[in-house]
Amino acid sequence: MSRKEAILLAATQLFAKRGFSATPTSAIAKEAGVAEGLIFHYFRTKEGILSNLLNEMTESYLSESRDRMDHCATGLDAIKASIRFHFQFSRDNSEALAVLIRDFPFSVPRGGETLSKLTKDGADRVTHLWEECIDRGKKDGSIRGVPTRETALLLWGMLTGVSRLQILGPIEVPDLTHHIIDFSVRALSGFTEKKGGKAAVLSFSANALLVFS
Amino acid sequence: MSRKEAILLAATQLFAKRGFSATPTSAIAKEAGVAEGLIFHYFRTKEGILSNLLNEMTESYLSESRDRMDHCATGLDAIKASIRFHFQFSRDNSEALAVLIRDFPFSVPRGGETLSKLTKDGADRVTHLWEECIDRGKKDGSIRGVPTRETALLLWGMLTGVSRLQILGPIEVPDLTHHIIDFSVRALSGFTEKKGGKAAVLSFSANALLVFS
Amino acid sequence: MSRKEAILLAATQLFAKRGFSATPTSAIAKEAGVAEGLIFHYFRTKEGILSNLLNEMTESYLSESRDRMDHCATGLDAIKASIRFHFQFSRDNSEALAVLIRDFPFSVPRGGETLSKLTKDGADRVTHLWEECIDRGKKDGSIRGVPTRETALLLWGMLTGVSRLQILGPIEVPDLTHHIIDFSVRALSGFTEKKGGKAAVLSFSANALLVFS
Amino acid sequence: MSRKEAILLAATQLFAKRGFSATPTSAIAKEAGVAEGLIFHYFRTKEGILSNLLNEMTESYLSESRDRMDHCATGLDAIKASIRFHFQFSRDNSEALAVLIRDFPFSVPRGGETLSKLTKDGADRVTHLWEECIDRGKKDGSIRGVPTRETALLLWGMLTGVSRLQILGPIEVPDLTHHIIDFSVRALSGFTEKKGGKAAVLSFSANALLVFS
DNA sequence: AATGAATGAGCCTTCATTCAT
DNA sequence: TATGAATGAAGGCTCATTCAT
Repeated sequence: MSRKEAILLAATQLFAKRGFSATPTSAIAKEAGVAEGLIFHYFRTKEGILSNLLNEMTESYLSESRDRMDHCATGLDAIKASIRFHFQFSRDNSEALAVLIRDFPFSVPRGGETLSKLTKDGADRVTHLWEECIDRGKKDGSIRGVPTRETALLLWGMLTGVSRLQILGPIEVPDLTHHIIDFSVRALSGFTEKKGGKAAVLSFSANALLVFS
Repeated sequence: MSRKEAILLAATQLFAKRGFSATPTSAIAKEAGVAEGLIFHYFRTKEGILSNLLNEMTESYLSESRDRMDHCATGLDAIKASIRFHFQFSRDNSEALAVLIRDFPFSVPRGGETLSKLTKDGADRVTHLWEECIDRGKKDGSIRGVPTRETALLLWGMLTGVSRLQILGPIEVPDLTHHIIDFSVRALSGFTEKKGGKAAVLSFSANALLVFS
Repeated sequence: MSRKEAILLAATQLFAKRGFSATPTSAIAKEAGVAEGLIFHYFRTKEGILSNLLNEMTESYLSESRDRMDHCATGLDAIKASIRFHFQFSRDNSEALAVLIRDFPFSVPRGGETLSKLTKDGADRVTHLWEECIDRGKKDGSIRGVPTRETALLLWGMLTGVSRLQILGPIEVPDLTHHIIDFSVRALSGFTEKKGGKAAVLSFSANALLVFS
Repeated sequence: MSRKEAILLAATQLFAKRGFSATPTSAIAKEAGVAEGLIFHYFRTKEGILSNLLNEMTESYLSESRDRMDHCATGLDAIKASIRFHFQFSRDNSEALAVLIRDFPFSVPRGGETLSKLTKDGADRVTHLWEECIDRGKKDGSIRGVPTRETALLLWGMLTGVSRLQILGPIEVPDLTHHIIDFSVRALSGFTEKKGGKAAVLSFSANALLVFS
């Protein structure tokens, strides 16, 4: 592992545990086993480390996420796969995601130009991904006629909100992957959904009752 | 307005704008028009201000929220009212909520005993509120058989996640109140739902179609 | 007990325990059960409390000390009585003396005019007292021909040094009263000492020999 | 002179003149001609400087003192040498000793663990040294049958008390070295002392008489 | 590439003292 | 006499960043 990588690794762990602004560069240097000056040789500022981390994470999150979506038959399936992936990523890279969720969008003081642009770009690309899924689902009939952008924002907010609870919150939060999938599928699934699943059946019978009452 | 209130007000605005740790007490004093020392006369530490703010907000959020819930006929209605209230509160007190969302649970370095207890208590009470609604809805038939705690956490995560996006996020987020209500109602509503409402009607027709197709 | 006395009492205890400069006036006020402002009503400054305390203590120490000395038959007896009194005073008023020893002569930052004059006067009067004893002893033959001022300073240094060790030092120091008396008597006693005691006998015979040699 | 040494030197001078707690780190930095931050780079706290100073002084005092003692023929000579050394050290390092005497054992607020351990250790080692001399003198007959520990404490108290008077006191105190040596020798010397000196002669003859009486 | 000494601005907090009531 | 809100200067310490080696 190169010294640069050692620094990034140490920074990830410490940012995740204490947060960006509560982590001194001296702590990063010590944890990485390098001199403090080297940090500023590789990354120009402390924010530079964060930029670098966020960049990597965003790329990896987005590309993997897109990968899963591309292998799905319908838009709704893509949504389901994305949710599943999100929480798997959250488990596999919980430290990295903690950084993302803790300090990604906002907590940076005087958000340097670079960093806030990075933030905005990341947000745009993620919501874009969800919008694609939804539009695709609406076309292929797997998703009902929900407003695209609003729903995308809702989903993204839900996932980050729940992950934030899990990773940083003060209470015990179990794995909610399946519940969130069920919840979302019930909320989104369109008319031609053929997959069945308990949810669809239940809805059906519910309304049948209404008809006859 | 007493000087103490002036300090709290100034702190709210500045914490909301810059975040807790990026706001020097000197800035609070200047904004409030008092000597810096007075801050420590009233609140013993900088964290003391935050504790005080969070306490007030949590109490007001919880009591008002419970108030709305108590005037609802069914559990599902209570959920809807709570969601509606959440976003109204978010609009009315956007600065206060920004503090809550930005720094409430987490970003405080070495969260003093008081503060982390406060955080945990707040979290417990909020989730409890949601659990009550859900259980009530399951009893009165307005909510389907979802797991109580998991769903409560999901809802709370969703609301805070979306609010965080709106208040602190780098992208424009419109008012999602109605979409989130629709979304949640579709995901939660039980069989005997009589209230109608657009969502219910839509569901109805959807299934009617299935029957005849 | 008047409020003024309550303040003095509280100050004595706290100064003794923590030292003058480490004791905030707020602590004194709280301990005394009065408002902080009252301290400055009675004594003009924090140093004023100390002045007052030191004044009282010095007066009481000096007048009592002189009292004992006046009832002694010889100068050496007066020395012995003074030493005995010093350690009795030290036991009876250990807190007061702790203040005296800790902060009396020196530790006052920017020693206000009043305070340093007080200090100097106290020192002059104490050494004067010892000098009187010694001169008296030299006249009545109970004390050998030691240099007056030097011996007075030596004795005073010894007493304060040992008390300092006892009261403030990090190690256990037993009561040294009798050892110090013995030590000093051996060092000081003159030829005509009649009181007996091993030391006196030895000295006496010593001179007999001299006469014959 | 390295910057670290410059800091220590400046601190010694200022602590000696004004005392530890009345000396701001900013003053030390200015006096040493370095940035204030550098102080905390080398010593972690302000107390760290003091620890460092006290450590050095204690070591040098103890080792030199022991050195002198080891070259003495008798226990009493060792005592005399130690006293002589104490006041020579006091003259040569009057500033350093001022720090030691002013703030060594006590005046440090909330004496950090390190510091109070240092204090206790120093005290233990010094008294030990004196005890050794006395025991040695009692064995070789140069010191009479005085209680070891009590006498050691007495001597130590006397030396520090007198030095304190000289260095910090409000009155002029001449060099008392020889008087203290005389004083102590008279108080301590044993019967078989052959070295001559007035005191020794007197004691000697004293015993001769006793034999015959 | 790598080190770590050195900087200096800024922060939270303490505290003696004043003053209106 | 008595209160305690209010002040503001000062202090110890942190930390991102620079720079000579």
